[in-house]
Amino acid sequence: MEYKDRVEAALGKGTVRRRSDRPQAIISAAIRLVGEHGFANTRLEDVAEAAGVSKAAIYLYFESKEDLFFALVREGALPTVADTNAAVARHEGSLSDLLQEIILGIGHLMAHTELGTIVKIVAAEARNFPELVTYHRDEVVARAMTTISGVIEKGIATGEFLPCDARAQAALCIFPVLMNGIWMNSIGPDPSIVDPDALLKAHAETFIRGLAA
Amino acid sequence: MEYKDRVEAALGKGTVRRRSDRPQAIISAAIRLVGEHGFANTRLEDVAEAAGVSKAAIYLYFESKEDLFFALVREGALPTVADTNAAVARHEGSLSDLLQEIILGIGHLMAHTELGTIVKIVAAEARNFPELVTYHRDEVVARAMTTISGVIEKGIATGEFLPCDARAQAALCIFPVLMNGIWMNSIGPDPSIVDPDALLKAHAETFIRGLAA
DNA sequence: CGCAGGTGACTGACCAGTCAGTAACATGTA
DNA sequence: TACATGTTACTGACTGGTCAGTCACCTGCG
Repeated sequence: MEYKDRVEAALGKGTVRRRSDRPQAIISAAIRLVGEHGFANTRLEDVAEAAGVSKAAIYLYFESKEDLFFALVREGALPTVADTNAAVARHEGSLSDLLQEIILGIGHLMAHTELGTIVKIVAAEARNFPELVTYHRDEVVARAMTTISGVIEKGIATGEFLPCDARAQAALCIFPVLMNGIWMNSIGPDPSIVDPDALLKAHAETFIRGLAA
Repeated sequence: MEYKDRVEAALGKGTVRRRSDRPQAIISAAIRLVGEHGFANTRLEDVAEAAGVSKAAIYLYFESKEDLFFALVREGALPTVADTNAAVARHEGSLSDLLQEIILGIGHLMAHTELGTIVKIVAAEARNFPELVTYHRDEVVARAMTTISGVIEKGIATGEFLPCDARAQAALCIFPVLMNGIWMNSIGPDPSIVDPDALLKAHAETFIRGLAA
């Protein structure tokens, strides 16, 4: 298939020049393919085809395969952290409700959007890219942990929750959510084993009951 | 370094020919390296060197790189499932104690032995090897889920636990344990974020309290 | 000697990254 | 309006390095 035909197939009839949306199209294709096959096993030629460009075009926007990889990991998780912080800041009502909202909200993103793919990618490739670990530990994990353990500590202070190690509980709050996302992106949906949404609901209930005073 | 020297470095002074323990040495080396770098990024030459043999020797015991891969995944998880079933069968005492024993026992293996590496490998490579998913779903996950949900159902029957969806709770029981193992094998130990053993202890407590009648 | 249990050197396929070339559009010039 | 000249966005063909898998030969033990 010729270039123009490919572009039309990917974007519909029209102009051929569309610089601005290219990087995002490439990143989206890369998230999907790297999520499926891993970094080493993903061919830049396939990313290019999925994004409707040639392999060489990727090098117009990214310095190298690794550069593209860092870009997709960076862009993939930050919005969620920011959104969660915002939701916590504007929340009114009981802290149990807030925790439930966090679990179900992030849980849904993990199970059904690119976010779960990102988490799986980070886990799978961490050892190959140490900078990735540093970045994620500081920019994503530490922030998320601070936000959630803050909610739990506040609940302990108000007497809504039993006294406990808030940091450990924050980890226990998100670990099943993360695992659910990894599961969906690896083993795939299989309700006969675990139904992801039912599991999230059960987790929210059990976890909050375990915490409640 | 010559062959004999390499072998001595890997195994200490002594005999050079030891057919019987070769496959296990190769598998152990492969688990470590594949766990660190992923399947595609692990060179058979490096596996060979770590096992103290030449690359060609691997082909005396395994048909292909993929064959070795399946062998390591198969050998890696089955003993744990069998051990857990045995522990459940011979257990006397409260079901809460049994659940705690399961969480801490499997949790320790996940965080500190090859088992965690295997789980990480399966999650990372699942999409590349569909047979792997089928195998693990049927031979490992389904059995483990049956065992644990059996314990929970028994607890509901005796009145020790509240009525609930036993299968979902079984998943919630092991998900944090699995995630802890993946974490240790990806991000690595970092007590400032999560101390793996403290987390397991907290999980056992909270989870059982959430379940208790 | 015979042969099980190796080895080291080799090969073919694969793929990241490069580069000379081109189609589509913009701008100036008369 | 008509056409030259420049620019942007992109391509197809190529190259060099890497690695799974093969093969002809080696070596110590019974």
